[in-house]
Amino acid sequence: MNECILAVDDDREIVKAIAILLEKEGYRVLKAYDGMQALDLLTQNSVQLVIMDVMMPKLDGLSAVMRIREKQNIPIIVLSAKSEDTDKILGLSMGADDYVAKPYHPAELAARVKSHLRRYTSLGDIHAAGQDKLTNGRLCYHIAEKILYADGEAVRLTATETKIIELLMKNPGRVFPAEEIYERVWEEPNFVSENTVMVHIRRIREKIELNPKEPEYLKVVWGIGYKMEKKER
Amino acid sequence: MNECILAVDDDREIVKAIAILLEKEGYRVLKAYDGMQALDLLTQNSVQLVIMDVMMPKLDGLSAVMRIREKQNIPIIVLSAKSEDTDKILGLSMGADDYVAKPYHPAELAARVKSHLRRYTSLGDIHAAGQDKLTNGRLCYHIAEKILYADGEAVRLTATETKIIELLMKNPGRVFPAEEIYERVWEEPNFVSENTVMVHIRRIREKIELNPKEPEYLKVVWGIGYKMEKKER
DNA sequence: GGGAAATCTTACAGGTTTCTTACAATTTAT
DNA sequence: ATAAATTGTAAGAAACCTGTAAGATTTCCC
Repeated sequence: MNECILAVDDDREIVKAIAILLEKEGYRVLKAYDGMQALDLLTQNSVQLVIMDVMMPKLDGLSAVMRIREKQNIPIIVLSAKSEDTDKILGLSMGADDYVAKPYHPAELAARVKSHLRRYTSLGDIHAAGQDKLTNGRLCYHIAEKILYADGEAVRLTATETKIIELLMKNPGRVFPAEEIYERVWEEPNFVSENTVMVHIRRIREKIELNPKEPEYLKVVWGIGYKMEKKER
Repeated sequence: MNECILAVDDDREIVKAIAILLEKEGYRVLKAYDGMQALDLLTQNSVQLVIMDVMMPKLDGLSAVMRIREKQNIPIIVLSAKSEDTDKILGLSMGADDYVAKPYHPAELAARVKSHLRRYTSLGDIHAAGQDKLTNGRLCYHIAEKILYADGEAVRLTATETKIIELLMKNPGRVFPAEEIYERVWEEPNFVSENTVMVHIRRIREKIELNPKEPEYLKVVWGIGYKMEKKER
C-alpha cells in the first residue's frame, strides 16, 4: 500500500543515504545506478516518484527524464551539485518537477518528496471525481470547499466527520464495513475492534438527518457496514 | 485552425522541449531565441499565446512583455528559475498573465496553456473586460495593483500578507491546509512544523475583519485549514 | 418470544488544534 | 547609521475534537 520511490545516482553512497532517509519516512525505495537501470526498474514496478542525479553515466539525467516522461507522468526530482551553473542545470532538468542542490538537507528532500506525492496523488483523486460537487437528495458535498450542505445550508462537520462524508458521498449506495471506513479515513489499520467509527456515524447523523433515530441517508446495513443511501433526483 | 504558440528562450534545448510538448497537444509552435526575434515573429504571424523566459539576451523578458502588450492583448506566460529572487520576478513579470517556475512539470505547463487559451478565445479579450478585480463582500482585491480594498479603503498589507490574500481571494470558499498555504506562498516545502502561517492569518484578520476574534471572511475550518468565506452579492 | 449479536447512545477526560501575545531577528526605509 | 516596519519563533491559553467505556436498544434467527 505504501508509496514506492526510485532513487537514481551513480554514487552508491548517495543512493543508500536517500534510501535510508525515505524508508524511515515509510516509503518503499528502489535503487538504480544509471539511467538504463532506472528505466528497467520503472517498467517492472509501480513507482510513484523518481529522484535522479543529472550527471550520470550510460544515460544522462536529461535523456532519462525525457524517456520517463514518454511513458509515465510521475513526479521527478532532480539532484545536482551546487557548483554547476544554475541555468545549465535547469536546462538539463527540463521536464523535471523539482530541483534540489547537493549537498541537501535531508529533511528538505523528505519534505519535497512528501509535497510532490501529495499533489500528484490528490490531483489523481480530483480527476477521478471529475466534478467539484457531489449531490445526493438533500445533501450536496463541495469537494474543494470540504463542506457538506443539507437543504442548501452548510453543515458544521469536524475534520474526521468531513473525511467520512467525503468517502461516502463519493461512493453513494456502496456499503463500507466500519473497518474499511476506519482504514480509509485514518489511513492506518485498526487492529483493535472499536466502536470509534460508530460514534462518528452517530454524530454525523445528528447533524444531517431530520430524524437521527431513523436515518434516511446514513444507513446501516446489518452485519456489514454503513452506506450513503442513493436518492433519486 | 489549430492555435499558434510562440516559445521564447535563449536556451534552444528548452524551446525544443516546449515545442515537442505542445505539438503533442496539437498546437502549432513558433520558436524564438531572444526578445527581438520574438517581436518580429509576432508581427508576421497570428499568434494566440506566448511563453517566455524572463532572463534573455538582446531584449529581456520584461521589456519584451511590455512591447507585446503595446500591440496585442494575447496571454503571456513567463518562465523563470525558482532560485531567483521572487519579488524581482514578480516585478519582471508585471503585465504577464501567469508565471511558471523552472523546473516545471510538463503537464502543468500544458494545462496552463490550455486554460489561458480557453479563457482568451472563449471570452474574447478578457484583459480589456477587466477580470483584474476580485470582489467578495466588503473585500476587493486588485490583482495588477496587488492591493486589497475593504469597504473601498485600501488595506495596508505587507508583502507576505498580500500573497496569502491573493491566493485566498482567487479561490473563495476553498479550504487550504496551513501547509499548502505555506508551500504556495513561500514556494518551498515547510519541513519544520511551524505556526508561521497561523500568525500571518491573525495579522491579516486584525486588518480586514470588523471583529478579528470572530472573523467573517478569513475563517478557520477546524482540523483542515483556512478559507476565504464566499459572500453573496 | 428468547437469546445472542450488532448497533446505538451518552458522557467525559485527555489530547489536539488554533489563538494570542510577546520578543528577537531580519529587512526596509529615512 | 539609525529608526521603523516586517517576519518568524516560542510558549501559554483557549477552544474544540476524539476515542473509550459502559449501559441501553435494536435486529436477527431459532
